[in-house]
Amino acid sequence: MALKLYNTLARGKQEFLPLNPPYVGMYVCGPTVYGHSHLGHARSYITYDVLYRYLSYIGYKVKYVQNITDVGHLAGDRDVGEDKIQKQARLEKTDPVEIAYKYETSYFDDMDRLNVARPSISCRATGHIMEMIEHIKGLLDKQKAYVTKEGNVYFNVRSYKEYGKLSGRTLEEASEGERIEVAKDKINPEDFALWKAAEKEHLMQWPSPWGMGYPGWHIECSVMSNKYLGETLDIHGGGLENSFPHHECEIAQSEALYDKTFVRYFVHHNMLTVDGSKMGKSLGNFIILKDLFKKTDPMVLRFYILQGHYRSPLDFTDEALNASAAGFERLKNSIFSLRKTVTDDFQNSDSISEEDYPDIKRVKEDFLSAMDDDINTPIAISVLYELMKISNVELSSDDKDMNKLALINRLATLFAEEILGLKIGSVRSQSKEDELIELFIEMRNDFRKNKNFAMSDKIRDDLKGIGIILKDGSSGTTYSK
RNA sequence: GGCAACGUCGCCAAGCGGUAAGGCAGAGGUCUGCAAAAUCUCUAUCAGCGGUUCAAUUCCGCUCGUUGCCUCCA
Repeated sequence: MALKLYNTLARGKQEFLPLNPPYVGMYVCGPTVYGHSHLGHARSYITYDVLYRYLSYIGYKVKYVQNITDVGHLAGDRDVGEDKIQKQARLEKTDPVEIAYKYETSYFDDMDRLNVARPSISCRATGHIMEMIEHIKGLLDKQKAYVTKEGNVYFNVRSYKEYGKLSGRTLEEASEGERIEVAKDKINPEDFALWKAAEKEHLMQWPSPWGMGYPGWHIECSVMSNKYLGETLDIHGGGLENSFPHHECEIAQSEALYDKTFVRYFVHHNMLTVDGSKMGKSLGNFIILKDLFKKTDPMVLRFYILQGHYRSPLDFTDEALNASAAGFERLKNSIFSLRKTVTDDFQNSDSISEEDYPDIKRVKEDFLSAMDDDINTPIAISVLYELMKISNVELSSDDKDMNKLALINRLATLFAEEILGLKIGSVRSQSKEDELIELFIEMRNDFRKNKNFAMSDKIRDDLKGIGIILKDGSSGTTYSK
């Protein structure tokens, strides 16, 4: 059994073999920090978080690098539009650097709530201007780029014969789509900017051998991934919409300089739509995570996202989210009941083996082979439900096998929390409130024993009134808040 | 206009050559003082039309529909 990933470069699934096992270098396109994170960010970073967790689980030492784009880029190479960060700074009447820092903090705050592990290295574009300049100089030395009299530096796409190998586009196709006027100083329309000369009023600009300016919009990923992971990355992840031109240009400018394979496995996740159409500020269906979290548990969102495969388009609707919330609630309750029964004595008994329980063994194999198959989380989750079904049956048995339950508990924790990153919570962290509820349950059960159902129902109804649901099982009363 | 992807039960969503996982919702049974929970059982031939094949949801073609990329975007 081995992990297979869909490699965009190969247009198919391939067994994952890192260059220098057990080390894995993984680079994922990070956010441009000019606004609060939205649903699309959640899908993206949850996807790579699970990949990261799974790679770690199967024994790899993963160095996970993610950039923070804090240089506001123009709309492409074409001198139109405005620097996004600068624009936001103008709107908020503050400094671009302050904007970048504010939204970077906001981003990590949202990711923390989604239980997305921090990358090993988070690097900012503005901290690597020197390296970018060096990279560009290298490309100029190799005649892969040229400087124009306006002070712009462009990559000469025709000098790199493999351009298009990721997206499958030819140069002709790439330029046919041009709908916006091409910058006048390019030799060929498909050439892209490595360095742009800055107007005086442009707030973020740096000195360079070609005058004051700022980096082009692809260069940071090539430069920072090289700095922290070397010339060849095992995995590069990002959104499908970035495969062309962003990733295509990254490959070109990296391979042209180093003459080495830039990326072994290019992983792209699909887009998220809202109510059937692309999420966009102008479309009025733009969902900011901070707003969503006011009414939705971040773990429900995480669960919802993982119920779809990362390479399929995912449509976000309230109805579907609610269905996931109900399903996740049931899963959590099952795990709670399990944890309540499995005592501390059994918690850490590693001697119990799934070899003794064929049904559990099969579930474990199914879960791992789902993950091995291009991180198929929807199937992994369905296997988790199977595991909880086995657990529930065992829990309601008169003659519980505590070893089996402990084993199930261990696997449930491994699958749900460690690999899928779904925080379930602990029954052990009892608050005063929980102790009080337990007290009421004891009182009520005394009433029930004495057939005083008027009182026992009153307790149950009153607790329900404040949102606490009691459930009488064969092994005692449980509750959910 | 060019290039892709997708269309599977009421809803969400896997599978992608050998006659359809799972979740939500729904129906019925068991358990229970009742309720809830849990559990058991039940509910689809895969947009349409052709073709390839012993065999197609799974491959090919066409049609219809939806979405995305080609311009910053996760």
